[in-house]
Amino acid sequence: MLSPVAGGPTVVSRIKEYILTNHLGPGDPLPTENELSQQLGVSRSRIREAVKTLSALDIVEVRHGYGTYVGQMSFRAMVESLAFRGMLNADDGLGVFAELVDFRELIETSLADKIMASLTPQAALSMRRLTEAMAEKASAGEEFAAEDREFHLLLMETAGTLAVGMTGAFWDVHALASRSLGPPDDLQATVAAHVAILDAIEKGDADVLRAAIRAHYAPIRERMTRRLPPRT
Amino acid sequence: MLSPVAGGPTVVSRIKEYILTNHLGPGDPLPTENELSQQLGVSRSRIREAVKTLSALDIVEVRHGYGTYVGQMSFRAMVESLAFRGMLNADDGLGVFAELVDFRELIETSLADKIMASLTPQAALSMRRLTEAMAEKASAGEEFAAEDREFHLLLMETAGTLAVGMTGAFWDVHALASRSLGPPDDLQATVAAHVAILDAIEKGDADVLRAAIRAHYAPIRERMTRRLPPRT
DNA sequence: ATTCATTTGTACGTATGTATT
DNA sequence: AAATACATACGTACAAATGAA
Repeated sequence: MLSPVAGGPTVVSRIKEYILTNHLGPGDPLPTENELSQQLGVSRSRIREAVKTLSALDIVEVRHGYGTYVGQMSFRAMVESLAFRGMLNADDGLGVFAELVDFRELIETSLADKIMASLTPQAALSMRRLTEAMAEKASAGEEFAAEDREFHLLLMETAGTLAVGMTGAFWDVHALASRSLGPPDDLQATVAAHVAILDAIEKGDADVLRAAIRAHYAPIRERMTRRLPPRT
Repeated sequence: MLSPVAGGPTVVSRIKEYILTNHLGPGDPLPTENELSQQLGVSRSRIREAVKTLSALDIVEVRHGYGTYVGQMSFRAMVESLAFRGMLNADDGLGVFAELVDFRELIETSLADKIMASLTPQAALSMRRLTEAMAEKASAGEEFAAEDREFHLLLMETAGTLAVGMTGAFWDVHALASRSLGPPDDLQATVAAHVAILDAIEKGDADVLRAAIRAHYAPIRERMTRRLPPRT
C-alpha cells in the first residue's frame, strides 16, 4: 500500500507546496480537482476537503464551474474566527469585542505622531469628504458604516498594508459584533467624533489627536460594557 | 425539490447557528457527522467539507475516531494565512514579514507605559529566568525560540488576552518566516537585547524601555531587508 | 441564442483506520 | 481483548455553473 506514513505531509501542505514550487502568484490557476487528485494520488473527495481548508484561509479561491486560483492576501479568516468567538462569549462577557476596542484605540493613539507627520493631503481631503458624507446620512437618520470604515483605513494609511489590513479586519469584526448588539450609537455624536479627529490632524497637535481618538472610542467601549447581561 | 435557494444559508453558517442556538461552549461536543447530515438534510460529504472549513478557523476541533467539538479561541488561521502569504512574496519583497516586524515593534513600544505601570513582579521574575535560560543556551550555541516567545508574551500580559494572542500569533508567523530565511541571528546579541528590555522595566524608565524595544527589533528588521534577493 | 465541454458542487455507498469503553 | 462509535478515504454518478463554440 502506498498510504502515507502517519504524520506525513498532508494533502493541504502538498497543495501549498505545489503553489510555492511552481512559483504561482495570486490569481494564477491551480490544476483542476481531478488533475490534483491524480497528481497527488488521492481521491477527489480528499482534494476537495483540502481545498476547503485552503479556501477558508483564502490561500486559494474557488470559482464554481470555472476553476481554483491562488487567493489574494486577506484577513477574512481572522475576522470570521474572532467574530464567532465573540458571539460565543456574548452570553457571559463580551470579552473579545471589548478587548478589540482597546486594541484599536491603542494602535491609533500610538500612531498619532506618525499620522500627524506623514498623512498625505489627499488622504486628509478624502477623510474630510467622508465626514461630510457621514453628516449627510446622519441627518437623514441613516447609518454610514462604509464611510466609517474607510475613514479609519485612511488614518492608518501611513503605517503600511499590514496595519491597514488589520485595522480593516478589526473594524469588520466590530461591525459584526455591533450587528448582534442592538441599536447603533448616536449617529450625530459619532460624526462629531470623526470630525474632531480630522480637525486635530489638520491643527497639528498630537496630544489633541490622541484625546480625540480616545473620545471617539469611549462611547463605543461604553456601549460594549453596558451590554453586559445581568448575571443571573 | 427542497433545495435551498441560491445564496441561502450555507451548511457552514447553519452549523455555526447550531452551536450558538444550542449555547454550546468550547469543548462541548457536536453531533456526529451522520447526525448532522440527517439533521441538516445534506449529505455527509457536504458536512465533512463544511467541518473542514470550520476546523480551519478553529471554530470546531475534530478528534479522529472520537467526535467533533467546539474549538478554543485561536489565531492559528491567521498565522497560517499570513505565513503562507509571506512565503509567496518571499521571491520579490519579503513584504509581509518585514511589515510584521514593524507592527510588533509598534505594539510593544506603544504599550511601554502600561507595561511599566502594571507588570507584575511574578511576570518580571519569570522573564528574568527566561533571559538566564536564553543566556545558557546561547553559550551552548543552541537557539531559544520557546523562551523568546514566552518573554514577549509575558511582556504583553497586562494588555489582555487578545493582545497576548495576537503577539503570539505574530511571533509564530515570524518564526515560520525565519525558518525559511536562513541562519539565525547572533544569539548573544539577542539575549542582550532581551536583558536590556527587562532592565529598562525594572529601572522604571519608559523612554529607555521604548529604546530597548526598538534596539531589539532593529537587527531583526535588518535581517529581513538584507535578505532581499538580488533581482535576476 | 443554444449547445457543448469543462469544472466545481452534491450525493451516496462501501470499506478502512482509529480512539474509547 | 473485544466491541462500539467514530472519523477517514475512495469511487461513482449526477447536478449546477461557467465560458466558449
